[in-house]
Amino acid sequence: MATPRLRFAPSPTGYLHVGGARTALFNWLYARKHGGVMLLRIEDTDKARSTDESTRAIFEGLNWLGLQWDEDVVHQGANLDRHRADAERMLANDTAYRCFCTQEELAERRAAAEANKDSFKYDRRCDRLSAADIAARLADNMPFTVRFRVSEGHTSWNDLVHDTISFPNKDIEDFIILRTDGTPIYNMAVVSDDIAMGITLVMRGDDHISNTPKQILLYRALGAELPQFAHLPMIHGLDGKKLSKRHGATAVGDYQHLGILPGAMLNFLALLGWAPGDDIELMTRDEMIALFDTKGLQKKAAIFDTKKLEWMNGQHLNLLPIDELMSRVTPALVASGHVSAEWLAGHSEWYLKLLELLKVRARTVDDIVQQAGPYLTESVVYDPDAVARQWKDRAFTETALAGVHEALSALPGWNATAMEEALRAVAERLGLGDKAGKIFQPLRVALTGSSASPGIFDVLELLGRERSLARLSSALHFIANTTT
RNA sequence: GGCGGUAUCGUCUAGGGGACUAGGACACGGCCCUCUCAAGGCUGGAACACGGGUUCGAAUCCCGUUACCGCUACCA
Repeated sequence: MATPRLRFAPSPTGYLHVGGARTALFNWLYARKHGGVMLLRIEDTDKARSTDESTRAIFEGLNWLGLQWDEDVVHQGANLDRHRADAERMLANDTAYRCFCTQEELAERRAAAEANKDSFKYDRRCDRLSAADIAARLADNMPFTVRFRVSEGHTSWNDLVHDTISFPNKDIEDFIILRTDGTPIYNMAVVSDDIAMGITLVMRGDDHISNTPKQILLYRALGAELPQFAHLPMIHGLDGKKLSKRHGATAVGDYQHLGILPGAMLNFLALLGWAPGDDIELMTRDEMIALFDTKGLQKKAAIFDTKKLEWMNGQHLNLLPIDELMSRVTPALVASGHVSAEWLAGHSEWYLKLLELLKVRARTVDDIVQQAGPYLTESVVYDPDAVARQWKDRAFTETALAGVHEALSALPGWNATAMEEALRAVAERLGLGDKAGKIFQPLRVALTGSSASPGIFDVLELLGRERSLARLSSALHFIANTTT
């Protein structure tokens, strides 16, 4: 079998959408799995809506996801001459004809048909024009479009996800392939490009199912070999409608900025419309390639539920090799303004420990950044809820924290075992028995400002002797000077 | 309206005639672990759209109905 050639062909009219990203992913997985190539084609023939900014966003999104395309990017707009030449070849081999009907006439007839509750279909009147008539109109410089002449019969293909799909040709009108200005219509441009690029498998959203019979007809008229087709289901929002802006974050860039890992995004997207079987859910990129099979492709549209994405991101956060995680977290940490990359590099052992402790209770990179705050700043900000709950009994809190301060200052070293022994002794002394948690919680607030954190001794170690004791003093001071 | 596509827990899905008392995951509830929060383990509730066939036997095959989605442009 020849090398499979696939393409991802977005139009640059917005950001890279999660649906587009998933289409790109499946194309990429198939290509990587079967030793093929995935090309990128920017469909920028709609000048009014296409922007360079969108093109850049598509590149960025794909790069972030690690979906590298092969060969040079194809810009559809650069191939206009070939599109036109292909259409003219069809005119020459009599599979297409000139249509002199104006847009206004067409609109009128369409409106009339609709008023009669009839479905409108071009009546082929220009296909019945005599040669002399055509010559005369051409001599008059009358503008014309080029229409494809749809033959009798039916058009069907064996779709990789839907099996056989068939359309009666009588339901397909003689569609326009070239506008009055000589530019190609979508289906014309796509087929011309797919042939030129040697595409062997067209894998795209199932909103293109109805375009497929038209495209197949064009391949035949051009004498080209048909590619295989695979139509992927759509992605919908929670309300079951096609995913769009009003559903919230739909651009892959949005998720990047929310602290989602590209590996998690890919994994989540892959599971929307594909299942490897055996109840496998968590996969790395390489595992997805190894497991990918069009047999597992789903026919049904999937609903984009970010809850599972977040869970999955938490899983990937823990699966990711720590140095890779570090390279994702460091820029975010620096952006938070609490530290410099240099400082972190100079304290790599400490930084590593911090990450190990935080990653297990974070779901996103942003969670890590937020939780890292207390360890990177000089002073701590008390969470009002935590203060209200954990420092409720002020007298007790004061004696407890003072006792902790005393016990910890007396310690010769600063290690977890010794500290735990000392603090449990304090609890014992205060008559708390084995309920040392009663002093750990107030202590946690004093050290981190929050009632949730890694294990208290890990926090103490991370903060170090000096900062820990200073925070205890500050807490004592805060309590003494606050009236409730 | 016409044409096409789709239909399993709230969501993502396994399932391709008997292994189904329909499995897993997210979310939700409970329990365990525990200094908090997570993570983890155990556990509970929760689905074959409906109606006809075919068959000894149907979530699985066929037909119809319904619902949803897409296309129906000199947009892509």
